[in-house]
Amino acid sequence: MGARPKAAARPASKQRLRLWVRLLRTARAIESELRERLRVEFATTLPQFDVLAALARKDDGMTMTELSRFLMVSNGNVTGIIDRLVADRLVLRKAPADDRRAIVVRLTPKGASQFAQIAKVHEGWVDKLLSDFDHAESEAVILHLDGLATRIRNGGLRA
Amino acid sequence: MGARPKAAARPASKQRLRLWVRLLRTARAIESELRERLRVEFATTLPQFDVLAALARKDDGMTMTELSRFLMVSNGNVTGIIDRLVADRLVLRKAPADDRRAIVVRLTPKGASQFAQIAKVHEGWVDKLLSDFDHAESEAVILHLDGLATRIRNGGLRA
DNA sequence: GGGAAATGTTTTAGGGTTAAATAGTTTAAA
DNA sequence: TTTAAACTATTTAACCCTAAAACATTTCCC
Repeated sequence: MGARPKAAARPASKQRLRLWVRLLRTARAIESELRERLRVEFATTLPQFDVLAALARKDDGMTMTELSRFLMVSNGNVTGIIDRLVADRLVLRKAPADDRRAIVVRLTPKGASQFAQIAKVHEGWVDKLLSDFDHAESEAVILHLDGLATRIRNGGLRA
Repeated sequence: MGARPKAAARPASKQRLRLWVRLLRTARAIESELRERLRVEFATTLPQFDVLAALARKDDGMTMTELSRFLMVSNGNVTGIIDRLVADRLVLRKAPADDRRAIVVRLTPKGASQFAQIAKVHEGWVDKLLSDFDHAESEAVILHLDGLATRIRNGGLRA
């Protein structure tokens, strides 16, 4: 009989759809802003920057498969990104001694210094873009999101 | 002298970078899960589904520019997506009488029924994927994120 | 009329996926 | 031990999505 329910006016499922739309739109807005700045100020791309960032933490380099897993993109995709970075002399491919199937990718000195330079500016951009969030608010959202990505990645298709 | 600061151990800027990484990884995990399911179960793509969703709310159709603005993708991009949808007979292009520059795109009956079918299942997927969030938690994150995308989109490059 | 703005397509370049092809490594059976 | 099968690593090919820039056409408005 009640014309429309008052509390929980929105069913949880609709509310989650709203949440997903917000999440996606926010992430896309930030991402596209960062892409634009990387392009204009450093003539580079977000995926290429992500690869440099991954490699910067591993002095011994990473194999293609390690990179692909860490960045959560397909192996075929990494090949193309590395091709372009190699052409720009920012990374190099090296065959490891112990496994002739694999290829190890490492930063060149040029790649390392270029990454350091961009990373500093990049952190500043993110800081400004998310300046709405103080420490506590960041923590709150992080807690809410934490684990969700992982849970989805290894369970997505089940249940 | 203090070996490491205790409260606010993480500066706000590092915390925001963490927040951004969480946001991006979560959105990507969900998105890739949805893409995969759309591909496997309906042989379609997320951008094409987004176009159908946009058109489903406008019986009179939308112009290419309206679509491009609403979906926040480039105009050149919309051309290709519509080309494929037209090839599948899900939408059709129609020249409006009053403006010979413009093209109006509308759902075909086939497109409308296919959208309705996918939309229902899609909502269920999102509901499951975000089942960690009850109504209150959804609301909390939505409030935190709300307006951020908009604020970034019209102000990103300033200040 | 004529310049400026708007609409849509094409082009160019990069990013992303899956599936198939190659090549090397490991396992285990014969 | 030899040999086949199974598994792992990478690349390639086909397809789609994405943005930016150049272009043609049309409309707007002075």
